[in-house]
Amino acid sequence: MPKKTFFNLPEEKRKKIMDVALEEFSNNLFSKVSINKIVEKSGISKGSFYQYFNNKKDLYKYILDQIFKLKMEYLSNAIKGRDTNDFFESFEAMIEAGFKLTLDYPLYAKIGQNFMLEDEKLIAEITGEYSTQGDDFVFSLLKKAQDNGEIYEHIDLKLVSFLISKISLFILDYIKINNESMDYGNIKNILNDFMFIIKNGIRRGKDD
Amino acid sequence: MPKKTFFNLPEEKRKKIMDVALEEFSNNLFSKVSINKIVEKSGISKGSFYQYFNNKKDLYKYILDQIFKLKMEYLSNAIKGRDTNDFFESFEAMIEAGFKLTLDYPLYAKIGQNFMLEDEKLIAEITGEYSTQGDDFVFSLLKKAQDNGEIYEHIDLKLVSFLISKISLFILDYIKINNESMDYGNIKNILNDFMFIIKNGIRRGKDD
Amino acid sequence: MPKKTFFNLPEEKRKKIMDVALEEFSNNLFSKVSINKIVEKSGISKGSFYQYFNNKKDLYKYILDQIFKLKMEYLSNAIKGRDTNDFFESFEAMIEAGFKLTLDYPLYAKIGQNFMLEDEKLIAEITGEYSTQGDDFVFSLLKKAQDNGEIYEHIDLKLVSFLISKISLFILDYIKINNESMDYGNIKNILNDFMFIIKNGIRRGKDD
Amino acid sequence: MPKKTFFNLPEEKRKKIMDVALEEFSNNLFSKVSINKIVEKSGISKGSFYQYFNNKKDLYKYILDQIFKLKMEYLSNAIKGRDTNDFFESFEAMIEAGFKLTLDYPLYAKIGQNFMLEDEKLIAEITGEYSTQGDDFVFSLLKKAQDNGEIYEHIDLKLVSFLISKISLFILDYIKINNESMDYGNIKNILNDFMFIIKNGIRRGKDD
DNA sequence: CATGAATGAGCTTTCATTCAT
DNA sequence: TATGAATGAAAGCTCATTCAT
Repeated sequence: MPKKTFFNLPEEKRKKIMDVALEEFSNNLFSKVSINKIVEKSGISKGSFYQYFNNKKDLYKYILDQIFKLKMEYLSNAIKGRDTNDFFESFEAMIEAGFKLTLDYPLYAKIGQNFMLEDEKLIAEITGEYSTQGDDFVFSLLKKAQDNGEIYEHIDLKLVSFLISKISLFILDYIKINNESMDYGNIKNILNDFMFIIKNGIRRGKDD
Repeated sequence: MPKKTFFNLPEEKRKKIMDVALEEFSNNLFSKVSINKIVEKSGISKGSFYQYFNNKKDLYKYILDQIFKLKMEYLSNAIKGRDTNDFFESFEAMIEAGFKLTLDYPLYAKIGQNFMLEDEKLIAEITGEYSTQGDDFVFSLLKKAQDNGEIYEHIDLKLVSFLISKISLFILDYIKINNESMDYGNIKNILNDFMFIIKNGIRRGKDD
Repeated sequence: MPKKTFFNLPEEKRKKIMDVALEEFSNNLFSKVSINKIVEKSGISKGSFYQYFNNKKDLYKYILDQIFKLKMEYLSNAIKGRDTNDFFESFEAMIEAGFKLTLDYPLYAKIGQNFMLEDEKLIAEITGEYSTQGDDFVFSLLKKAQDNGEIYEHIDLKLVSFLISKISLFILDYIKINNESMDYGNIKNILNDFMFIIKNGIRRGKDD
Repeated sequence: MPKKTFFNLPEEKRKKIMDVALEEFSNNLFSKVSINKIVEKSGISKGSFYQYFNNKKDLYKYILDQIFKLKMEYLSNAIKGRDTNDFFESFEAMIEAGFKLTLDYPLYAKIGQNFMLEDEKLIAEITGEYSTQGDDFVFSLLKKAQDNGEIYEHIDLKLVSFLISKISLFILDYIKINNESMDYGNIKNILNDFMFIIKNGIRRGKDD
């Protein structure tokens, strides 16, 4: 976490630093992000940087933390006040919330993606500090649906849970590979197609 | 390609160098692979390295080339003598072949994965030297199946094709996240589950 | 151009670095000048050097720029307040000014000479950044004199212009080869002899 | 000098090596000539090179020696059977001989030019091994002419001697700078213009 | 709290030369 | 005589981090 000097900074200066940092971390993997560039672009001195943050990793963790928190906020808003009787419905709401985050804060999404490409060691070190409560939640919803007979019994829910948790990344990847646009309508379409396959793939028909 | 001096080397020495290089390239992205470390670990002098290879990229390309050739070999063995009437069946055979390669040469798989995370420029430069016939092939098989009425008409085949092309990565990711074992049986099971969902998800039933 | 960190340095340190650099560049062609040696001799760290200059060429260009500016200063002082009616007279003044520079800053002269021996590419790159008004000026003066009938009509002014432009180098070379002294008086003598030959060689007598 | 192994080589192989070496030394200053390239281009092994020559300098000196000997041959042919009564006439013959050498062996000329651009130390070391009899010869001819009253008494003959000795280089430089052609006719013209200036410049008229 | 000069280990690459075979 | 693998010092350059002010 940043030192307290960082939080004592005037809002504007803090924002400037974070904006630059976000840009750098969204364009480069951790090892390629240059502190030199960050201090230069944000107009602070090298010394100052190290008075705000312990080191590069400190800054990185702080950014990821911010992203994580914002994501939780979006997700909880999406679920709030919604009955979870239909799993897929509420799940789509979550995915949509995720994409809303992506569209609202594109750099966050990029950084999140990049994070998955880091050194395993680095990933392990950082993820170790977060619980994966999100996945558990999805899994429990699926379990309930399976118990109700809505999902084939032989389906491995861990796998579905995994697929679903990766869905945002898949879609982003898909869009990139096919050079499609990132607008909300298109994403919604792809998401629908995606969910159809999964739903149809795991849903137990009336006569099975 | 390496210089001929490299191929003149005694098998053992050549193997030592390649083993070390494979290890380094499986643990680091290109820019982080250190020639210094490679020469140190393999007990050759820095000068020698540059008598064997033109530069770091030369070594990298050589490794990727080896991997590519071996993969082609595995794939062609998998398809050989099999009729492609059932798309999913022959596709599963290909995926299995890929995993056999992964199990036989785990470092190769890792390096192949890492390759996808490199700088776009580097990827473009290197992939430019290979054709990408693979993806088109999968798509054409799916198209035929859809024309035959085996797949829902509204299904976006590009999406299915994308999912399938990523399946190996998905499975590896899944195994890693859940700390499961990499043995052949387990992979086969996950693959089966995966394919069931996709098949079932896109397959048009008799009564639709 | 050097970075601003360089100009923030205490005068003494900056001078030390420049002195060492001048020595190195006066003793070696660009490709043979060693940054290692420069940092070692001037007692700074390698890292520091690259905080002052972008790279070796940056330092080189800076030095040449200093030389160029000083030369312009000397030349403009020589011409200032002089009527240019007699070409040779004002020309000699310029040459003398050049030699004054050489005597005042011998290393500069050496570096200037060395510059002409660099890779054509390097020369082109660097000279591209300066205008070459000097040569044209000499030629136009000669042309005027020829039109006035002071110079044989058949004399190739390009050749004379060339000879004159090289005169400083010739004299330096001559002094070196004959192990003569570089003092002002001697140079003046050689220059006079030189100019006599050229003047007499191209000058049209009253009766021609 | 090369080792005797070099002279034991079959003519053809020796020629191949020398041809390659001449090409390299005509295109690069000494420090930039690469033994690696020479052995590669001439198809011999590195070890062999060092069985023929002691080191790079050994080869360089040998080449310069060859050039020097050939030049002497051309010059003595030019002077042979010519009465030296008119200094300028015989001198022009020598210059022409020099250019004949240049046209017959362009690489030799290039290497000779490059030699003048080397490190002073290197030049000193190598020239130290040759006498400069050529210059003395020119000087003595001039002296005789001056004693006969054909040349102004106050003219510094050392300077004229110097100018004349540099004349080939001047002309080559002039041709290069003005992008003129290297054919014999053009060279002759420039040489004539040059000599006119010098002759006219130093020659004592009847009425002086 | 701010500064920015200083650091030095690290990087990839080149090269003339040696030496065992 | 011929070979070519081995060498290692040296090159230019980058970078996160420290520390005195």
